[in-house]
Amino acid sequence: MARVTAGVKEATRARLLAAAAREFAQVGFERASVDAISVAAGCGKGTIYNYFSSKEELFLAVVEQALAQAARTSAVLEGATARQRLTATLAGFCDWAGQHDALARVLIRECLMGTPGLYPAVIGAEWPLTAELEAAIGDGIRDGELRGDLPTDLLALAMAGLVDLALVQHWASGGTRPSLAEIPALVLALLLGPGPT
Amino acid sequence: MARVTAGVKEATRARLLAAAAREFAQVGFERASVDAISVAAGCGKGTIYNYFSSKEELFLAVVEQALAQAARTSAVLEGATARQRLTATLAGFCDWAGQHDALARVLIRECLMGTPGLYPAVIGAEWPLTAELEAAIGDGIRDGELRGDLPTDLLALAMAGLVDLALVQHWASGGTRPSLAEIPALVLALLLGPGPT
Amino acid sequence: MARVTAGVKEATRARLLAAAAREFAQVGFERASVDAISVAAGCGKGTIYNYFSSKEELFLAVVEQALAQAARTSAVLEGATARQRLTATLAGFCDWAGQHDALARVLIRECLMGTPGLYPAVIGAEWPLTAELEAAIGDGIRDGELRGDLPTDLLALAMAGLVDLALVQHWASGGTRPSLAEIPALVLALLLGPGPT
Amino acid sequence: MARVTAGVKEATRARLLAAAAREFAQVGFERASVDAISVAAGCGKGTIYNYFSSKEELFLAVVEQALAQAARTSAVLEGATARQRLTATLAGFCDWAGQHDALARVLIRECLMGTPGLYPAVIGAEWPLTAELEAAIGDGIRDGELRGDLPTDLLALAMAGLVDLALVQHWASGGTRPSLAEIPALVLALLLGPGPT
DNA sequence: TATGAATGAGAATTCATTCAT
DNA sequence: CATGAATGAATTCTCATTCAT
Repeated sequence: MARVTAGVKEATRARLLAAAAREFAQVGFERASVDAISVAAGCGKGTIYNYFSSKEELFLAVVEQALAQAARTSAVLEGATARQRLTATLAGFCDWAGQHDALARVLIRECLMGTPGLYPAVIGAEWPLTAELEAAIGDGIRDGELRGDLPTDLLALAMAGLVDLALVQHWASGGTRPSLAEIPALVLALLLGPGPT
Repeated sequence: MARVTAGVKEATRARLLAAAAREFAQVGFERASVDAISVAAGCGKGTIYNYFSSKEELFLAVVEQALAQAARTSAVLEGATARQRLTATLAGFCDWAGQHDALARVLIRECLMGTPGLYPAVIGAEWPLTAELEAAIGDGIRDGELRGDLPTDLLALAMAGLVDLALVQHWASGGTRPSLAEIPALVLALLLGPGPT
Repeated sequence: MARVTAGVKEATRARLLAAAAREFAQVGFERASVDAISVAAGCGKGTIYNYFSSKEELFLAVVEQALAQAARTSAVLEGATARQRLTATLAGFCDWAGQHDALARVLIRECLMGTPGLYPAVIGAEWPLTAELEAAIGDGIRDGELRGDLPTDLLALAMAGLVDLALVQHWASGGTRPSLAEIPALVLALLLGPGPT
Repeated sequence: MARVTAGVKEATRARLLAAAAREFAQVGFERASVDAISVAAGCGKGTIYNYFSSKEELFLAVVEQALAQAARTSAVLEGATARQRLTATLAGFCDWAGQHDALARVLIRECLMGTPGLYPAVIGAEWPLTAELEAAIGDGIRDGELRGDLPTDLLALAMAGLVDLALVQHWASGGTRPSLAEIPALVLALLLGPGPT
């Protein structure tokens, strides 16, 4: 067993994170069972504790990975309007949420909404989505394209929050109301008024 | 202790609901201990089961009471603009949230955000805030006072959702950013544009 | 409430015994609920403790009553053969068992078979059936009608025991195999050989 | 304590079964405490649930083991009369009952007599004693050695039942009336008439 | 390093009994 | 006398964590 190839360890860690994300997403942090995660990951229960010192730390690692993944999704659009860039950013996030259903649910349900004990430990992590939105909004305001009556960060926060709420609705409705594709336009319409047809 | 003088049972029930609201608010539904609630309510563990047949039913009763309380706070304004009525409704809700911190947190954290197992049972309960908002918005749109580019129910939902998010921020920031008093104007500015000064 | 007519108390006691017999018979002593018995008897839970100092004493009272009832059923047959008298006695007992299903089950399942804690307290009570059987058997042996190779009391005990086993089978089979009416002949055939056709 | 050396698990299981048999025998299924069993077995409470998924399943396992043990005790007699074979079978069972007092009591008290909830689950298990008796009786009838006026299975059932009743008497009388050694002859005399001297 | 059996604190819930009214 | 709300010990079962192998 000893001298495990570095890659093997990384693979095991990845399997554990994926299995944990699924479990946490499905039943929440409290109800998630370490045992079930180890089975889903195809390893022994004790192995988990070779990689993560507790269930909570495992959860935090899942969150961290999710945040990193989510941040990597946005494409940069040169020469686009601020609204187009916002649409793209939100669409990217929604896409990611659709493709990584489990991770996204974990993120939104347990972190943003705040499991009491976990909230402080998690909220400190930067929320990359917000930063990106803020940048685009700032540009849009400077160019006079977007409403300038509100602080940039506030608008960005509201935008991110509404996307999260829309995703919760999306999941709660079984994926239909609203659909993932509708969300960006919906949120922007709410906060920035009817967009250019 | 039979043949209890009418109101004694009601008082015990109230003590239980209050203690349960505190406990649920502090640690969430899952982590809340029936035992701790009974201690906080100053009664035996079994007494809880004379009033509620399970932990879940106790939680649902807390939610129901909270919803009823929250709905009772709004004042009716005759001859006011839709925006004024919305402001009053949101302010009433924020007031209530401020005065019943614990209950409000329970409501928002566990219901809106959705503890997986509880969500379906809870979301069915009418959310009186939304209904009230919807009425005012409908009137405002009909009168041409408010933007008519979005469905009434969607706007109401977004409004309620943003208030909840703002409250989460309020609590997370220790009560300062934003303050309770700022929330109604903030939310309305976000969704309806800058208000009349 | 005070100065309750003697008859009323007796009626309450009877209702309690009947309800208790049903409950004990259906679910056994351990699983029987004092609460359910009081409901079935149409009185408050506390009332039971005005009549019986504990669940166990209530059970013992049920048993005592059952024994008394069972003993009262036999008809005396003058000028009959021993076998006819035995048949009549067993049939009387089976009849009683059929008519007082609940009591009979309690008696046989919990007493004869012996709930450990209760057995000693109960077995002391005379089992009237055995005495009656013994008398008839004694006469039959003396007259040379019945087999004389075994002690009277042993034969009586075996007879009573086989009836009990047959009743257990009867109940376990849903009342069909064997039917109540078949039991006396069955038991006598087993112990005394084929009877006169 | 992973990767336990083969037999260690079996040993633990055996200790649990033995402790459970003792506890069940002493106080019956209902009153038996899982906690007490774990203490008696010298292991933690949770360990039981690594081996048996519930108290009921543990009980069923005890019963199964007891049945297996009881069945293993009979010696096969070549060239013996049916009555000799029956005597041997019954003696073997009584021997086993004497040597495994606790198990035997459990079996007879809780299974044959029927704890309401458990009866259906248990009675389905084959009762090896009956099968063996039936075979010997069938041979005896065919050879004209035994009475042919009754169905084989009925006779076997009565035989097993009388042995059980005799054992109950044996235990209730403190082991003296009847003694274990007397039981086989007693039961056979009752059902088959006086044996060959 | 991987394992999974062992652990035991802690969970929700039940229920016979008491006693103030 | 009758009542039924209150009680809290006891129950079965769960599960994150440990550690011998």
